[in-house]
Amino acid sequence: MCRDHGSQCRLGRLITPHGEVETPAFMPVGTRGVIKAISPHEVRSMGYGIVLANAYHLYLRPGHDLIEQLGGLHRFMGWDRAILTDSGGFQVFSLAGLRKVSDEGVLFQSHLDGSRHMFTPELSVRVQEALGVDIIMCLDDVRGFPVPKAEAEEALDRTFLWARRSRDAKKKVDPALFGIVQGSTFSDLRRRSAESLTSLNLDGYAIGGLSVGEPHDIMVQMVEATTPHLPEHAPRYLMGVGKPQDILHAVLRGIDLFDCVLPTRNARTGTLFTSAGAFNIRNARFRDDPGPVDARCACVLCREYSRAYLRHLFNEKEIYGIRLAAIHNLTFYCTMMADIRRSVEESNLGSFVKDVLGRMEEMNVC
RNA sequence: GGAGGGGUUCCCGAGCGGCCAAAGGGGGCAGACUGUAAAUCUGUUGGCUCAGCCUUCGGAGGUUCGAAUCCUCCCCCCUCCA
Repeated sequence: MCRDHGSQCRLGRLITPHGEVETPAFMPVGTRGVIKAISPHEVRSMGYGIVLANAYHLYLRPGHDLIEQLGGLHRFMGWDRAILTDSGGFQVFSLAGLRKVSDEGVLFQSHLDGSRHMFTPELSVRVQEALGVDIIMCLDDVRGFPVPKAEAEEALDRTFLWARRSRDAKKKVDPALFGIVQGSTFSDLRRRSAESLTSLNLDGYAIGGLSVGEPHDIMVQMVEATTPHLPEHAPRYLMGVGKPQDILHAVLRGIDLFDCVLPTRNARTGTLFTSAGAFNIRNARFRDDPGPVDARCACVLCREYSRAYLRHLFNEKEIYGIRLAAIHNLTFYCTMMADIRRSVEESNLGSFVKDVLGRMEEMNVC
């Protein structure tokens, strides 16, 4: 554990059956067993040691039994490093129109064919064990923003009960099991959730139910309200976060793990993350720009192609543009995490963050 | 040479006397995206001193209170016949 003065940031090492991961770390999102448009080899080359996949989506298609039969998710998707799967809890939020939540579990109506599926904490654990992943997430009850306190409380209590059931349902020894703190935007609920969850003595703790529409400052406040109540020696994972700025602020407050669709999804819609802030490569001002997307970046896009060329690929809807943008954004995130770790080690994360945020705002392209 | 059909805002294409600065696509321009129902979605797209005015539906005239829409002549394009 390495602490920087004036912050709670820390360094760590996540040890999994499929390798070790230095933290703070970012996990690319591969919901359906693929980081969209990118090969596992490319993801590995960038420096990533862990990715995220989704239990609910893989359960629906192609089915966890099939994947198990074919040797597990690692072999199936050709990725030999660590995998963390989300439980399906996020789909309680993202597919809110297609589910009913009860204490028993979540009754989903499939967005693919309309069929009904009762997703219980036990089923979610079973699916994730069948997939053979390294880190299993407990099923949780995720609400949007804003939400009445009573509803937030109900979701929190249910999430706790589900975490206990998940722990009891877990059969395999190897994979780690992470619980999820809920409580929406209420500090007292966050604390209560963290304290009760901790009593279950799980392998790691996640903060969920954030970045669902609340203001950035509130998200940061909720992280602050939670981390002091989590055990020092267990990994802390801020789910679904976030923008580079969000991650920097969260690291300062003691978060070890992140995942987010932004680098890959925004790559597909033309937004590039750079050391000078984010911008959309489709903008006309890049029409004749001969420079690299980010002069500080060492990825193939920044080494070999101009902004004008990438813009051309996007305008023509050429698939290679999406691939290059995704490779770049993921490289940017991975590099940023490595820079963060080095700064913590050198005990100057505070000034590093200030520096990075200043550079991004100064260029005024965020 | 004869008979038909057609020329609409950047492009294609609806409109066929007032509710038309003109549907719908495309393209352009911009925005959103946070544990992925997303290579998606949204807005905007003649000008201005912008609740109003000006210019615009091949060109020039005309009819009408009023024309992209009706009439006359001209120019251009397409199909068929010779």
